[in-house]
Amino acid sequence: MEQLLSDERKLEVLRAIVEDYVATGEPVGSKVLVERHKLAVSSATVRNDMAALEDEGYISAPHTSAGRIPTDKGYRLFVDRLSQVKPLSPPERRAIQTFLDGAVDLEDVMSRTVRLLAHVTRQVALVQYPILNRSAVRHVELVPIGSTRLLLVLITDTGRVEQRMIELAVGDHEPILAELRSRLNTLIAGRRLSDVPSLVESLVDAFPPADHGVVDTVLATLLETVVERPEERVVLGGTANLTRARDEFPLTLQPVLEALEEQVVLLQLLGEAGAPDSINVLIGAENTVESLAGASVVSVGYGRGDEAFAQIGVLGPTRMDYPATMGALSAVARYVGRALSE
Amino acid sequence: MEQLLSDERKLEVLRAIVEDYVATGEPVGSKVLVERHKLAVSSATVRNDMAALEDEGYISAPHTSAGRIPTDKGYRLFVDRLSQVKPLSPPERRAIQTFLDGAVDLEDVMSRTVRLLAHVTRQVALVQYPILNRSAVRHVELVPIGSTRLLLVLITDTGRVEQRMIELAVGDHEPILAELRSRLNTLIAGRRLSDVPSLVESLVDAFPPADHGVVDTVLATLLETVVERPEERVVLGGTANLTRARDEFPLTLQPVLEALEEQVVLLQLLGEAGAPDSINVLIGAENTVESLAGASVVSVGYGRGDEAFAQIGVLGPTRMDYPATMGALSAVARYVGRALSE
DNA sequence: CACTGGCACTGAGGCTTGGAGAGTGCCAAG
DNA sequence: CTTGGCACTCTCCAAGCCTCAGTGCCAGTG
Repeated sequence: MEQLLSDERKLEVLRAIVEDYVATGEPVGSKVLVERHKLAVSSATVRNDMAALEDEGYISAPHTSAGRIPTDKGYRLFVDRLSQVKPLSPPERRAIQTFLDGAVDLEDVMSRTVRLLAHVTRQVALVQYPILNRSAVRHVELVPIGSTRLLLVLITDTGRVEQRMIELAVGDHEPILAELRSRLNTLIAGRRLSDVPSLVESLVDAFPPADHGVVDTVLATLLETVVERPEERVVLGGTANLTRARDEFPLTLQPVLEALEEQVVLLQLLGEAGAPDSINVLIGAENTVESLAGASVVSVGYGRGDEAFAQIGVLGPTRMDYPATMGALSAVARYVGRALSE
Repeated sequence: MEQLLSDERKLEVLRAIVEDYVATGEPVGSKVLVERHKLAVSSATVRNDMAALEDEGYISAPHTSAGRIPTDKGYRLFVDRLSQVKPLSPPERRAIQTFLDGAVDLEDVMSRTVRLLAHVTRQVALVQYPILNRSAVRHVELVPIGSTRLLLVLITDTGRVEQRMIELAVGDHEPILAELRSRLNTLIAGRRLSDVPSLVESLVDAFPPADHGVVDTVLATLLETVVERPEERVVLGGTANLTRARDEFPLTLQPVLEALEEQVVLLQLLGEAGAPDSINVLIGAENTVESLAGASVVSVGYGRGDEAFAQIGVLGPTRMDYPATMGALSAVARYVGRALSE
């Protein structure tokens, strides 16, 4: 296992290095460290500590005779043990609140959130739509389109509206549909989507055998495309913020932009939705996306009460103000959760 | 007015300069021009022509002893008079076709199109959802949510599904809703959204005065948020392609990325939807977005027959292969239009 | 009169060189 | 264990120099 740093002062030095480096972007040397953080020791002592920290892998020097910069491991220790989440100021909170209150529907909430996050964190923002499997059904609607087509519309309690086109083999099923619609709604309205499969299992038996074809097709579509393979969506914003920290991303932000265009990657970065308010931090190479090794992702769940709807997060250079980002993120998450619970 | 270039050869030189510069990215000099384009004259003669072209504003030299590069005006002349749209190869067409055929709904078509466009043009792709005002109503649905809320769902013939939440002052309106739904549908199904206002004008009179409140609210929402101020959407993709041509965008692509995050800007860039197949090119400063003065936008309408649903386009550096881009774009537009007409 | 070869001129970009400055590692002393 | 001191090592400019592509101009030619 990892040997813990025995010396209290060395931790203090590490914290100072991280804070200074995040603030200035310059490798930080022993001298300025002593001055800026009024450490009660001389620079030579700090140098010794720094040498030790380097041996243990928490910091590294870009080259001889430059200051030190934190390694991923150094940031990790900083985030885990040396920092406190920095809360937003009341005016900031109020701004968030009023901005989100203006939203008219889910899509609007999501797009406002992503702009908001990008703005307050000055980083790339990721916002995931409420996960279908965790939402409850509010209403199912079957809309006939032409004679052999049907639009299945599913509305969840989090405001998501999903639609699928269904092709039917036979036409003229108006009456069955009305019956199916009403039965389906009494059966699953208010229930979680993940419970739907077992709930509708025996529904087909309530219909005369002649109608089983239609009923089966509809149910199959419902289960397959909405419950089993639901399409989870992540919206992205603030990519312009990547350019601000160009030096961070080794020369090319092309791979970064490419990675961010893949929904799969975004979902992977946000991770499994955990409990609201439990903040998740992936530092540098800790995320599994190769081209994003120089980036960190901070994410947190949002939802109602203890129940997480999904995740929001931001992506930025490893050299990031973690305490501030974490504070902003969890504040936004709280308001989004509230906005969607109404 | 602009004096036309009298000399045929000068036009030939301009075309050669544009083609070479687009291909290599280097300012092109008189010598390589003669070699690569087997002009039947000497480099000195070409130099004279180039001097004339420079006087007339079609080309310019970055500095004294460099070759020439086309100006916006030069590109304009090239696009208008010196180039021919370069059609895609049959395999490419087939690839597009099969890729789009796999789409399951409108959203899928749009997102596939944007990826496709970004890929074949190797540029930033813009794809606009079918404009509501030009679409026809397929179905309107009113879904009660709780006792005083209502979800209005509108489905168009182009596959768009729009929803709005409606708050009602009073509860218990199930019967009115059924009546309203059915009347609304017989009235406007199959009609263009732009005709809806006049069609529903007197609908309220068909209801007893006691119900006017509810009916008015619903109709007002329908008109206001879907017909009068419809939310036009543009999806964006391939921003990673911006980095490939970093030198093109004067130092910072930050303002470019910022501009591209604004829906309003995107709509402005795509312009008014014209007839399908009439290609629109904005070169450099011709587009009205200041921070995109170094970029060109090529756009074209897609639709069914003569009727344009909306626009698709690409954005790239002014130094762009216009003939190829135009070819790819109009091919994609044709297939998208077809895919949505089914 | 349009074209051509020749030539002097110009500015960008690459290369080298030479400090200046920052920061370290190590050591001997407190 | 801490500290001041000092030699050492690198990076980062800035200046100077050279090369070279490409021009503009001019006088000559069919």
